[in-house]
Amino acid sequence: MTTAVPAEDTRTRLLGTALRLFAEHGVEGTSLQMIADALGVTKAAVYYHFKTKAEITESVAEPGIRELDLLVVEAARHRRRGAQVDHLLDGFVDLVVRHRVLVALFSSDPGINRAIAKSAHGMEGFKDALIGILAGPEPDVTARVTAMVALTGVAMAGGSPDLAELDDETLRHELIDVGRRLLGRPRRHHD
Amino acid sequence: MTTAVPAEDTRTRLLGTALRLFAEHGVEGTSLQMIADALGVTKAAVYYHFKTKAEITESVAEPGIRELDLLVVEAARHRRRGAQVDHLLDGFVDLVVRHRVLVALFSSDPGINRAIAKSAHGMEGFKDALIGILAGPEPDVTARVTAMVALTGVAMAGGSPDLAELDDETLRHELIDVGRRLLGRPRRHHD
DNA sequence: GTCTATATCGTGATAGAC
DNA sequence: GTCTATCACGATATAGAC
Repeated sequence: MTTAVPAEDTRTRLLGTALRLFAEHGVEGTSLQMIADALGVTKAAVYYHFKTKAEITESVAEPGIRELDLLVVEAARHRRRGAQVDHLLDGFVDLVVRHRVLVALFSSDPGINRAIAKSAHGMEGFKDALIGILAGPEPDVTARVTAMVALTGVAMAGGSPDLAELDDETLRHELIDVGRRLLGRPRRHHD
Repeated sequence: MTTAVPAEDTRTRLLGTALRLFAEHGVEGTSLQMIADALGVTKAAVYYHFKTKAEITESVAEPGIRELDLLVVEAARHRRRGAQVDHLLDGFVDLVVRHRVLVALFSSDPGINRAIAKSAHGMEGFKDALIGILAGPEPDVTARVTAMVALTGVAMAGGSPDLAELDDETLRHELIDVGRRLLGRPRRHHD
């Protein structure tokens, strides 16, 4: 019953090379032809696995989206709001740092923003949920603006080539620090 | 000597309609054909005024880039660093708020980022100059990260549709406020 | 100096053979 | 699953009318 290598093998390879090419030439700078060539197949073969190019970019980004999704759920489970914010910020920064390349890539891709807006699975905007946790219930304008600045700032700075030289630990530490300052969370003593 | 209507008239009209269409369908969602049709001319006519589509998007964004450029120069003229930061932050927020639509549009356009990176006229990256002023001379990592988060956060939040409901004055006030908090500038008393 | 007509070529996408 | 057409459309280019 060794049903052999899963049929998804090609699909997975495809996503791998796609990511590599995206990182190298940008999303819009990567054609289906390039992906096909890199895989040694034809464009049409690529189309067998993905109906559209957007579907490829979304699939490449999906692991990150999933993590983010899960993070929001987890964070929301805390009873105290402070713990919610802490959990969310820590997790978000960690996610951004680990997926730096992805973040940089897709922050400048029109398609991905659409995907994030409508969220991964179909449930409406978990981006609102993110902001909701950071800004608190019934937030005033200041809280909302602060939450947005914190979230977008951390993401953009984390993905920026200007900070690419920093190792993960340093970047993570700095981003959490600036995030906590912004959101009014107490300073942490770091070793 | 009424040398008549400048030849740039069409060029200007073109940039106007281009901006309108960009705002409506996004940059990549707007073809040269659409622009040509909206103007009542042919694609080739458009191509006469601009050698490439990228040139159009850059020209549309240029006024903003110029302002930003000027702002950096002005800010750098202050002797005290505090005054430099204040000037830059005020000006930057004002610019973002006034050009909200542009900011939203081009923050997700790969082409514009390239344009900003290499700067308008040819002098290399004034983005570095921006960060340089905010982070100060010989900045440590924390200062650099903070400056980046502040700059990108303000820009993204300012251009975000999520805050589009806010009127200019409110948004400006809130962004300056959060910016000052981040950059460690003293609170201002607002009326 | 401003535009039209027209052609080229790459790209995303589809239909159908193997 | 993969390939061979084949499509429409986009950006880009050139030749030439006015």
